[in-house]
Amino acid sequence: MKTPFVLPISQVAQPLDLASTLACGQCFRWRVDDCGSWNGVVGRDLVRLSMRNQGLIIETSTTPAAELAEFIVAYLRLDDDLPSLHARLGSDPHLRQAFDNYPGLRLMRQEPWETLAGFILSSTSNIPRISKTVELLSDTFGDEVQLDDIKRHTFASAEALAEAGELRLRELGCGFRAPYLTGAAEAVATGRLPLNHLRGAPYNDVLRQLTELKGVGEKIADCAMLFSLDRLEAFPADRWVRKVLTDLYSLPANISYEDSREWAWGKWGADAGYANQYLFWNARQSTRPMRISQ
DNA sequence: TAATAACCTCGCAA
DNA sequence: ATTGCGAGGTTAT
Repeated sequence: MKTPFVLPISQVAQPLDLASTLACGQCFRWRVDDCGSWNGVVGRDLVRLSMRNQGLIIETSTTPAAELAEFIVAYLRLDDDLPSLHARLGSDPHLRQAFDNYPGLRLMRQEPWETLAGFILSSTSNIPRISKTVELLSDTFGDEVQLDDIKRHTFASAEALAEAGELRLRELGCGFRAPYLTGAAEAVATGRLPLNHLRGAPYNDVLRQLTELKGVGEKIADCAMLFSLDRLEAFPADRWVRKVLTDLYSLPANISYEDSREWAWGKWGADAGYANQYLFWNARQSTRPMRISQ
């Protein structure tokens, strides 16, 4: 018998909007059901999250929920002081609007390998397709986990993807990203890229190590750093963010990636990553309303 | 150093 | 239904 764990939000932190947080493009494996509960795979656990009566309900497949709660707090970055952040950056009218639209949107602290792999697959793609491929890789190479009537799979390990090889990953729809993914998998599996030891390392060191991988440029490296490696100053400037920079902040359209990063650091410093995600999601949503995936 | 084409497929719109 | 376009980038030229 699985026992849910209730985490009182008032004791942890501030606003939490699961829908904004889990569907704002920083992760690819969370799904919502008819009741507004979200299920995803975290490590070896199938986890279901829902908000009830000012508390976060945590249900798990394997680890007792009460034991996993501390990890979930870290995973959702509930230790980040969102009201302070909103106060620090809220004088900017564009960020103010994004804060008003998505007050409980939080950056996450995801698993580094899954995050890197997911964003390698994001190159010239779109969120529905990335999600589909990530799920297919998990179903193919991961282990089944079950919570009530929900069955999902753990994410494909670096070892499994390295062994699968480029051809197999092409068969599974990875396209030209297949060799990039196997290359990264091999680097992680052999320990040449010590992904799990990069949290807290200096930005430039991590950037250099990640971009040594084929298929990982500055943007993908920034995503991995921001969403999984605790580098909250990372500023992944994709086409949407760059459009925001030119349309709303009057930066030149042909500004270099490095210059946009320097500009963001000058304006927002260590908060650049949060500013990035709010601007990204606000811009993307205003163009195309959110479709909630099954 | 800066611009341009090529890369695999799939999702989505017409 | 079928077709055609473009997608959260990176690399090679």
